[in-house]
This record gives sequence, structure tokens and C-alpha cells, in this order.
Amino acid sequence: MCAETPDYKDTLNLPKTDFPMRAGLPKREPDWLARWEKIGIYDRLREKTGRTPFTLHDGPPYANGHLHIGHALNKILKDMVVRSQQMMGKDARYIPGWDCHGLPIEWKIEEQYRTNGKNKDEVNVVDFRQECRKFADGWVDIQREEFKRLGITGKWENPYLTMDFRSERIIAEEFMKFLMNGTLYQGSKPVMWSPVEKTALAEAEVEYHNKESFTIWVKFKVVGTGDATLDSAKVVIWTTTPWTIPSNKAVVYGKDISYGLYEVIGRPEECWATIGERFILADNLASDVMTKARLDETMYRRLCDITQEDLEKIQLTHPLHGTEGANGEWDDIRDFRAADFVTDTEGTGFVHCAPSHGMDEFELYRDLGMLEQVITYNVMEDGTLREDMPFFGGKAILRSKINKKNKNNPWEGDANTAIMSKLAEVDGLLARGVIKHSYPHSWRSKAPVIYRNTPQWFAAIDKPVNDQRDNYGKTIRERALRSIDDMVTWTPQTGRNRLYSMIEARPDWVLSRQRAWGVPLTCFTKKGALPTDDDFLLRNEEVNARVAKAFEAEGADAWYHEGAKERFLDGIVDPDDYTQVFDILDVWFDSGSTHAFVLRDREDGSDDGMADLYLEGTDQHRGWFHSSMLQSCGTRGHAPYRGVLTHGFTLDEKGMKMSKSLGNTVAPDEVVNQYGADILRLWVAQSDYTADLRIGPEILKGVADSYRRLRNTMRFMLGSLADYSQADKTDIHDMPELEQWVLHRLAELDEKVRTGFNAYDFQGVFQAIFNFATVDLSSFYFDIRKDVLYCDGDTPERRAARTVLDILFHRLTTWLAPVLVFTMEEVWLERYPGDESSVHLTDIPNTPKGWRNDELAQKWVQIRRARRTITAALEVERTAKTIGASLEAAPIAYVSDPDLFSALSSVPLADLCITSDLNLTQDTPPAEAFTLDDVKGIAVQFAKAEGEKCERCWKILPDVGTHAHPGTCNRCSDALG
RNA sequence: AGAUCUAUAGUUCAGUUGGUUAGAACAUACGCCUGAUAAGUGUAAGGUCGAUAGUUCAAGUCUAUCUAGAUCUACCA
Repeated sequence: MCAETPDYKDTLNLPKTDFPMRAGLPKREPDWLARWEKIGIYDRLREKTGRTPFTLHDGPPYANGHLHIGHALNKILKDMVVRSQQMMGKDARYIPGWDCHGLPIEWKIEEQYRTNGKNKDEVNVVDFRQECRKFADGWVDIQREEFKRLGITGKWENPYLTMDFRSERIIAEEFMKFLMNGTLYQGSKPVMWSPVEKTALAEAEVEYHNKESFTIWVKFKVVGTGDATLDSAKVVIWTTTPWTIPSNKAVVYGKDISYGLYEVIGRPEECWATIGERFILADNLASDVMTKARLDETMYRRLCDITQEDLEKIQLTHPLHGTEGANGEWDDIRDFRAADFVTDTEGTGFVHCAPSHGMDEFELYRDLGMLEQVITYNVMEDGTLREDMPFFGGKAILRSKINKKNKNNPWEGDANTAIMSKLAEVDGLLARGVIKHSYPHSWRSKAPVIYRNTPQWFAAIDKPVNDQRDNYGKTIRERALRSIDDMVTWTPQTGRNRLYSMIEARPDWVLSRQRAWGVPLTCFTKKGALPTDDDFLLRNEEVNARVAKAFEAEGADAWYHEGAKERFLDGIVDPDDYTQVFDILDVWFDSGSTHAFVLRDREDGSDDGMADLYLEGTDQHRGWFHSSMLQSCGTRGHAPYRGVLTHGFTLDEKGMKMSKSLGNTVAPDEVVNQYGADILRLWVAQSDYTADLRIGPEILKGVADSYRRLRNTMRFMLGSLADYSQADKTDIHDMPELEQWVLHRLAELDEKVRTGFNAYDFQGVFQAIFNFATVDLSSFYFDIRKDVLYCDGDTPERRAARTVLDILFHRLTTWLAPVLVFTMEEVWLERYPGDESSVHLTDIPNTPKGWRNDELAQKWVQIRRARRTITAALEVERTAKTIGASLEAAPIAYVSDPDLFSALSSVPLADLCITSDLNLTQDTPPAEAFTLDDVKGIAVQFAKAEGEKCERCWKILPDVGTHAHPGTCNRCSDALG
């Protein structure tokens, strides 16, 4: 700077703001949260009237443990939906909820008992349930605070809990609808059963240990083929559970396995095979089986193939068939058919089926509709065989107490050996042995468990519901499938197929669990009646009403209090004629009923009891989407939701699952403490949630970078608008074209933003806004307008620019507020401070129709292309060190295209290119003029700007120094007054 | 083991009914500016479109197989 000219910097209108470049989000976010709580934002929004309601129904997380990143993703997405819908003019309600019942909590309490040396069985059920309730309550409070910290808005002080007394009442009432409409029935299925504890166990309560088991090869005689070769043969099966042999009902083979007929032609002394005996075996396993039967390869020969046609002809008899003293117990012909779970890698290639004691077999015969013929009730609760069973009645599969003398098999009872002896006696055994294998044991008693057919309660999926709500079909399945296609919008579309095929294929819904913490199946069965009898279940509205009333007042504990049965039945039926059911409802029934006690029954629910959206991870196709659909189809005839959005899972940076052992986890509170919740939210917004989402240190760093860029753009606007007033407000028609073009872009974007928000495409919306902010604003519009904003006095150009900045401010803050809830509030308060002020009370402003100007936009595409050529030409000189700043240049643009020429001559091209001057001509360009390959019709000849540098605006102009203020140009001198 | 889904620069994403040289942004490198300054701005480099085979005049796009990852089932006689 020359010594004699004054420093004009203070005379400029430089951006002025206290808005910090660095956000300091982790420290400052809690203050904004406190503010919102004080203002009561959520309730304040509810006071706005005349808005169309939008209901996002919250899928309840399970109330145990701290939040992980998946919870954060889910709730942030929900929050962005709620906030964007609200700001687009809806009344967007959000009632957060928690799932409180169920095994994991029960389990935690049991664990506490164990460490304190208490025994669960000695604790009163009601006391136990109270402890579970307390535990859930504690975690609800913790999770609520963790969710709030992420900036999630909602009715936090009055959420819904599945364990609220009212919820428990309604869950029971919903269950009783199934009771009354006849879809509830008692059936049975094999479950993991601990004979020692006489209880069913869940998969989570089972641990696998090595156990020694007997292993036997058993002969089943072939009969009734009419083929002498086959009829003389025996099918051999292998099992490690001899105790299931009395319950055998069938044998199955594999469709793709090659079988052969083998004849014994020699034998050692100790052997259960006789010479001439013929066995059908899988070829891959024949030598293995023969070895176990002590036959070496010289002692048997393969006679022929056994084809699938042969197998189809075969029928079998049980080895105990016709045994004296068996009273015909095993005399029925055994079923024999193909099944796809049979392999020829282990055993014999044939699987013995006792469908009461194995899942594969049970499912096979369930799907065949033959359960009644194959289900047995041979094993009692304590693991003993049925008292009246021939030979083995009362024998125990497992001992009730451990026998430490039997070191190898301390729990072994007397049933297996008795059965093996009898089989050997009737020539039913080919071989036996012992093996060590991994076997399920009870987590509590450490004793082995068995699969045991157990009575369970089911909801029939294919039975007409008979409730006059048949618009979508008569049965639950029909209604569900029809709803999926006719009623529900799926985001992404693939979710539809997933649920459809699951519901299409699913069996009846097992509603009962043998547990303590949940809502009981509130029903009674008639003593002496069979499950198939019409009056087996007590169906009485008066009884139901009593139950509901009691639950409303006392919660589901009422079911467990002393004298509950008499309380509910006295005076209606004779309590002594009925048995009270003590099973617990599947927790998916609880959460499947949330639509009833939240959407239908709460004042702030929805008008028609339906949700506009359910939004959960893809795992909920089998979970909440599924159970809610079934429950609702059973009770109200159709889906409870109009829309379903599913998101993927969170993975680490390499796309691998997160796990503590790999050390690749990202905890939400860590992100919040390091970067702030807004960064986590921005990560959600810029990710494609329809697939799995990756997160890790590098990705978060990238997100924080984007955030900073955006933050500075906002900061620039704040600074330039510092003293903006209504006097600046300029009509669009009085604005330069550049400003009109910005408004056009805003009109375009507004549509994109609204369509995107309505399609829940936050990624698309954010990307569009972010691109606009960096490409159109920061590097183009702002860059150009800095000159006018800084240097002009109160000119129409400056007023127009500031009008546009003000408009931009309102658009950008409201568009981004659903994502960057904290930062946009911070930006908003910078201009609109006040105790009651908040961007979150504002709607996205409407866009005046006149802003859209496609013709102008077309023209400006041309202009920007020409500009690119000019700036590129300057870049060459910059690299050559001819110039530094672009204001040192005054290039000549040779434009041959007449349209382009007229377009360029209609705008202040030098300003747009940030040069001090620019000559536009239609002359033929000199050969050395600069061109870009992809821009036709313009060539640029570089020239340095002539004159002195204005000490105020830094433009180089010929008239500098000839005005009132020394060292200034005409404009600046005027501005200085 | 089965069902479903995903795969494009270092990162996050575009890529129309198959049709020019696969596009942005961020990050990177090298510049410019020093009046958005722990900021702004320009230029460049960066891709066998997970792999292979096929259909086609033409494949990131359609088909098949494989690989990796994810979710849900099944983990057994």
C-alpha cells in the first residue's frame, strides 16, 4: 500500500458475524437441547392447527443396555422423516416407545439372582416380575436420555411402554380377540426341554458342551413291496438318542443319495448280523456301517442298486413290531418317504423320525398335514417315559440328579440301556457304540436338554377369522398378502417381496412361551375337555371384561395373584371346572399390538388407527413388520401401516460387521463426544440407507469436512446479512439476471427437496443442497458478488444481492434443519435471537411461481460455459506467473456465435469473470487465442488490465486516482461519499 | 447349508428404455488469493464399473456362474 493513500479496509462492508467457524458441537449441543426443552418445541408444534396429520409409529427398541450405532441410525432416520414432514406443513407426531417384556430382561434378573445365590424357583412370580419391571424402567430412562442427546424430537415425557398397565390391558384384550374369533387353538411342537428343571428353554438359554451319548444302528424290516428281493431286506437307521426309538413313526431317505442292497456273507463271533441278512444303505456310508457292525469287507457284498422307484414302493415295520407283551404298541406300518434334510455324510443315509422330538421331522410332517398321525406323548415333563408304555414305562431318559460316579455320562438315566437291550433281544440292533459330541445343555443346571413335544398355543393363519372384516380376505394370511400389495408403499421396493414371501410360507403363529415376564395368555381351559372340543376354551365376554379391568388397574400381575382364577370366574362359571393358562405371550405379540394401544387408543395417535410409516432395519421383516401385520390382520382385517421403510445395517469401514472382539465398533456416544450429534446425523443423511451403511474414523472425518464447508457457507451469508433490513428488499423484476438465476435454481431445488423428503430420500436431498451450496453459491455466486457486497454503497445491485442472500438463508436453514438440527438452530438464532425463537417452529417457505425461469436458465448455462473458457485462459497466465489475481486481467473474448454473443453482451461479463475489464468482440480471433475443446464459439485472448489498482476495490482501472478520494476508482470514490 | 440383498475413483454417491471419451462432491497433489483466512478459489491426477463366461452391431446397465460382505432361517437324525 502506498504510504500517502489511506487504508480503505474499514470503509468496506466486510462480512460481520460472531458465528464461529469452528462449531464446538460436543460442548454446545446440550445447551440447544435445554433450550428446546424449555420452549417445549414438540408440544408447541402440536398447537398449530389445520394441518394434515402425519404419523410415524415408533418401533420399540428393547429396554436393556446402552444404544449402539444401529439404534442411532434408526432414530435419526425417523427424526428426519418427522421433522421434514412437519416443516413441509404436516402435523408430524412421534411417540417414542419401548419394548419391555421378554426373555433378555428375565435373564438379566436371573443372572443377578445367581450371583447373589438366590434361586429363581423360590421367588414369588409377582416379585420376580416386579424386579423385571424395575430393570426395564431403569433402561428406558437411560436410553431416553441417549436418544434425546442425538437431537431426536418427540413426546419424550409421555412415551409408550409395552409394560404400561394400559398397554398390558390392551395386549390382553387384543389376545382375547383371537380367543373369541376362534383362530386361537392349542397344538404342540417340539421345544428344547430341560427334564431336570421341567421347563422349556429358549435357544439363548442353551449352551453347547461335549457329551457322551450312546449311538445305535437299528434295523427296520421292509414289507409290502410285492418284490421278494426288497421284502427280505432291512433299512438301517442311526441315532444318538435310543430313547426316541419307541416314539419312532417314520423313516426318511434322500432323493439325491445313491443306495445299494448289501448282503452279509460272513461274520465274526460277536456280531448282531446274520449270514444272508440284507441291508439297504447309502453307498457312501455302507462300509462305515458294516465296520461298526464288526463286518470287514470280506463279510458282505453289494447285490444291486436300490433306485428311487424301489424306495417309493417300500413300507417299514418298527423293530418292536409284533413283540410279545407290547400289546401292538408298535404294530402300525411306519411311514417311509423322501425328505430334503437327509444327507449321506453321516449315519446310514436314512433318518429315523420321531417328530415329537426333532424339528426337521416335525416340520416335515406339519407341512404334509400329517401331524396327528405322527405326534406322540411318550415323554413326560421330568423326562421319564410314559407310565403305560410297554417294557419302558417310567424309565428315565436323564437322572433328576447328577451321578458323579458315572464320570463319562453323569446324567444318563435308565431308558437308553433298557431300550437297547430290548432291541438287541428282538434282533432289531445292528450295532452300538458311544460317541462324544457337542450337545445342548441347560445354561442354568448344566444338565443336558432334549427336544420334547410340548403343548403350545397357536394363532391359525389360514382359518377364516369370521369377524366381518373381510375386505382384504377371510384369513390372516390372505389379508396380510393382500394388504402388502394393495395398501402399503414399500421403501425400498425390495421390502415388499421379502415380507410377502415370508408371510406366504410361514406356519401358524406360536403365541405361547413358558416364561414369567410378559403378558399372560389370558384364557382358561375346561378340565376334562380335549383341545379339539368346542368348549375346550372358555369364551366369555364377561370374564374378558373382568380381566381387562383388573389389568388396567394393576397390570398383568393381576393374573398371578393368589385367587386370580376365582376372581375372574366366580359367579360366571364354576372355577373348579377350569384350568388357568399360565403361558406368556410371545413378545412379538406385544409389539405387534402397539398400533392398538398407541395409534388407536392414544389421543395423539392417528385418526384412523393407522400409521403413515413404520421405519425399521431390514431384520424387522421377520420381526415387527411381520408380527404387526399378522396381529392387525387378525384383529382389524388389514395392515396397520400405509408405508414401510427399511434400512440396512451398520458395518465398519471395510463393510464388515461390527464386533467388540474385532474392535471395529463405533459407539454413538463416542461420535457425539468427538464430533457432535450433527455429524452423526449428517452421516445418516449422506448415506444410502437402502443398503448396509459403513461407518468408521475415515468416513466420519469426511463427513466432518463436508460439514465444515457447509458451515462456512452459512457463516458467509450471516456475515453479509448482518445489517440487512426490509429497506434492502428488492422485487425479482428489479434484480440483475444473476440474482434471478439464483432464484430459478432455488425454485428447482425446492421441488427436488420436497419430492425427496416425501420419498424419504435424504441422501438425494442433501447431495443436491450440498452441491448447490458449493458449486453454485460458494464458488460462483458468492465469489462474483463479493465485489458488490463489499465495495458498493447502497446500490440496487447490493440490495438485490442481499435480498437473494436473505431468501437463500431461509431456504437453506429450513431445508437442512431436519438433518442438522443443532447447527441450523445456531445459524437461525444468529439472525433471529430470542427466548422463543427456533428454526424448528418454522416451515419451509413456499416458492413463488415466478422464480422458475427455464429460458433464463438456458441462457445462463451458455454464460457459465463461456465463463469457464475465460477463467481457464486466465489460469494459463497465472501458471506462467503473468498474473496472480484475476483482477489483474482484462481479456478479450472473441465470440463468433451470434446467440452466444448477444447473451454475453447482455450481462456484465467482466464482473462475472472477476476481471477488471473484458472486451467482447465478434471479430475473428487470432490464431494463438485460447479455446476449450468442449466449448464452441468462444476464443480468449489474454490482456493485462490497464491502469492503476484501486486501493479500495482492487480492480485495475484507467480512472483510478482521478477522483475525490485518492487512489480509488469512480465507484469507490462515490461509495465513500 | 438354504433364502434374500449388496458390490462404480481413497471416501460418499450419480449413471435414464443397453448407445459418444463412466459423471459429481469431498479428500489428495500443485497453484492463486490474503477483505469468508484453521477460510476462499483454480487446475490436475485418480476407475479392468467385485471376477469370469455369455446374449448383442453395442454391456456399468441384460443372463449365468463364481467371489466377498450383509440380513434372516437352519444348525440337525
